[in-house]
Amino acid sequence: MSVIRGARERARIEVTGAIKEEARRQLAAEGAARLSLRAVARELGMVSSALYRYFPSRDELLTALIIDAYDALGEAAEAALAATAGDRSGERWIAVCRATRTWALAHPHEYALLYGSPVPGYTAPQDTIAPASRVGLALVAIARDAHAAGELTAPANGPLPDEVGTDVERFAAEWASDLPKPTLAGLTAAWSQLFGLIGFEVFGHFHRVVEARDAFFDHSCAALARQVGL
Amino acid sequence: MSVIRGARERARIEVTGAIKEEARRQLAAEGAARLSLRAVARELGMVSSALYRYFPSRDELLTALIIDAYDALGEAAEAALAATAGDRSGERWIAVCRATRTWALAHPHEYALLYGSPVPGYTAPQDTIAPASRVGLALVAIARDAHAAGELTAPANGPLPDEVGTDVERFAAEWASDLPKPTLAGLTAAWSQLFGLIGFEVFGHFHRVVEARDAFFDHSCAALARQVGL
DNA sequence: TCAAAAACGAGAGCGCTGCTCTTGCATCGG
DNA sequence: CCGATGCAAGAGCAGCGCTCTCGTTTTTGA
Repeated sequence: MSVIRGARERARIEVTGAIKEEARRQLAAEGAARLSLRAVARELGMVSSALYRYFPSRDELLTALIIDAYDALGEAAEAALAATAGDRSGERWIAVCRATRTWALAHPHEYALLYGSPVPGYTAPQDTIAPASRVGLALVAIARDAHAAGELTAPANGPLPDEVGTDVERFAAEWASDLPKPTLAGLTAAWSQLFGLIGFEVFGHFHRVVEARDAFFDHSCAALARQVGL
Repeated sequence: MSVIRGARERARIEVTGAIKEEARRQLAAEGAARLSLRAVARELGMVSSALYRYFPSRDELLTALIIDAYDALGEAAEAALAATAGDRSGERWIAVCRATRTWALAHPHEYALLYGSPVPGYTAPQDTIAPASRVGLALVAIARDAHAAGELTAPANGPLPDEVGTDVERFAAEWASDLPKPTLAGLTAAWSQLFGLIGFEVFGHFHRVVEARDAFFDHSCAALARQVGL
């Protein structure tokens, strides 16, 4: 499957990579809305119709970029997770949150592609759901390690509604059966709330509201960790 | 200033309204990316160039829609605030959060325009910042009332970093000088986190993760309220 | 009151977009 | 070696935002 059969296939891989690379350049520079197939082709010295041999449509090219971006972000989060193995779980939480935020601030247009408005005619294909889960699973991993070390305190929220318990059980069966249900519910909420914090900063909603962004983010993430029970 | 001088000015107001109305229809149906000046003009039975007499560019038309959307969302939040005057602050918090979420779910494309990826060449003009603050100020109002009633407990977070305190003081001087600084910091975080919860739901990130959306949202909002000290 | 000024709708047109189809050439497999 | 396949190029279609001009209508001010 992954054996390169000949010069043709090798060339195909190379061109596909060059297209993605140039597209990523334009995405980072101008944003998804200004990403143009014709401009990519122009920059690569080919004619626009030739590009359709490699990507059947602009949306498919965008999807490829989305997957790559999810992977890059997931990589950053998992690197922070691995780098803090053994640390206190509160520190690890902050580290993963910080890594996520740092990546988002460094790649705002890619971040917008992942967590901003969905592309109009676009529904997430199967290939994106695994890469999209990596940040969340890194957060879950922290909680699992903390739980194993007995550092996990139960969230002080009210009783968990039954329907939420059902959702959480399905998740637990697939990923983290050892975590208490209220913790998993808190994790899910904290996961989305983390991206609320980051999204507001990247998209400019903190303009003239929060200026000490680093300190505010750390302080708010600490609150999230406490909400989860870390 | 707001006196209608003659038939021409009256017609202008009418046409401007019709354009916004049709544009809002297309925005709600297809999303901002598919909103086309030419299609709006076509639907209104005029030629596309005529539309430029009313809006100097597509971005200006979008900006007008953004302001209207912020106002509609703010109205919904403030209505929930007013409807729960006198209730316990936790109830009021949930009510405002629910109203915000309900509006977002009912107007996903408008919501995406407000809190999704910013439009490429777009920087929020002065006219949008007041309407954009209405939901946040509704949340602040709940905390102020709770504080006045002595129902507010101090957030159990760590000590507030000095830089965050400075931000918060600026905010307090302008809007809510009576609230304790840690509460204001918590409010700001909860404000963004609320839109993290809502955004994940509207943009489909809870697909196959959270199915009991209503219950999960209420439960998570209760946690937010506790984080603020309500 | 009447002419100058301003506002307006229609139309043509520019350069751009995503995408399709056809044509001719290079490469690959039997 | 030859038919099948892969590929780049070009022309072309429909749509887009936006500009400019032109004739008409309304408003304005001396």
